[in-house]
Amino acid sequence: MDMSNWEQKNLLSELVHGLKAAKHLQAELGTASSPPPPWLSSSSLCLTTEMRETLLHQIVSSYEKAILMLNGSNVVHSQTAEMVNLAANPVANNGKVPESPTSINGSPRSEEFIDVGGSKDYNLSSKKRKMLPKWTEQVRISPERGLEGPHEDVFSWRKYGQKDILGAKYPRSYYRCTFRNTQNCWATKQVQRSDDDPTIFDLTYKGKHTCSQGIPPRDKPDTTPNTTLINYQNDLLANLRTNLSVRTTNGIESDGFSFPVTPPFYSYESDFGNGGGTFCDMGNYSRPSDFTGLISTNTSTGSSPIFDVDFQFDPTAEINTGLHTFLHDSV
DNA sequence: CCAATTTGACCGGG
DNA sequence: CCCGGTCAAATTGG
Repeated sequence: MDMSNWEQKNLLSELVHGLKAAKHLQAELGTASSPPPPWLSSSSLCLTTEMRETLLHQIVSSYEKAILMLNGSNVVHSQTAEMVNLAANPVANNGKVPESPTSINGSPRSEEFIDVGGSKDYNLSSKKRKMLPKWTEQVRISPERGLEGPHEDVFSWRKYGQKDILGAKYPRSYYRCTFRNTQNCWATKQVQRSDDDPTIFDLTYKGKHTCSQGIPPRDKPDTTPNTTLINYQNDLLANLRTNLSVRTTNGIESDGFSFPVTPPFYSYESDFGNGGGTFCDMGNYSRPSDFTGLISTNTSTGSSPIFDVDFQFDPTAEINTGLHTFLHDSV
């Protein structure tokens, strides 16, 4: 059977979807004060910040799904049906969940609870909770992996409830971010096994993670440098310098890029580079990788161009472990 | 001992 | 009052 081929197709389309959204956003960011590229209809310019956030979410979600697929689960269907903050934005939406994933809707602002360092702001009122962004995915579990649940997830969740739902065969379970108390992170997730196809699970996410998900809190204004971390970074840098080559098919248009976008760590000030290429750091998906590369020298010899890349860690970045795969889309 | 899960109670919206 | 969502005490498990 051609199951793997089918999975690959899904994976590819997911990545393409994410890339398209990324490029859309890239174009938008790049054309803030310059003429629009010809391949963009003028109607898609001048996005609102909500639209940008939606695009960002699509990007992140696509990569998450793609990685889920690589982990053995099958994402059957998903849509970013963002519920909108109706109270604060009553005109933007007539109160219905958009049925088409292509329709872009505003997304709520939920910035006020990201206060990590200081006061513990518990008690998010139920009204405010309702205004958190919400989206769903459907995931099919693969038989050989853990037979219960698609609970392969980037984040760590803590189950806090389970309920029998009215017309449903299977109970619904409720999860919240493990770091709700410690880091004031209000992301939640519901898991509902499908009635008709027990291998399909409906996942409903509510709220974005504001936690650093397992990353030890950054050393405060501590003057003693974290030598372990620095050594590790140097090792990784050396490793990258010796082992990484960037190949392009049509020559490189940009002379620099950065790829701090390792889902689910949103980096709103990320810069996708200015050329035709987009570099995506897949990382090992457990730590944010926040470093940039500068193409300095072209040591290419003929058919397969190879560029020297100088990497530099963002000093505010966390360490990253594992291997990296860099995809270059050169269209 | 500590942290995660279980499970009935509780609560608020419709 | 019903239903879905959350809380929290008890239990489990490492």
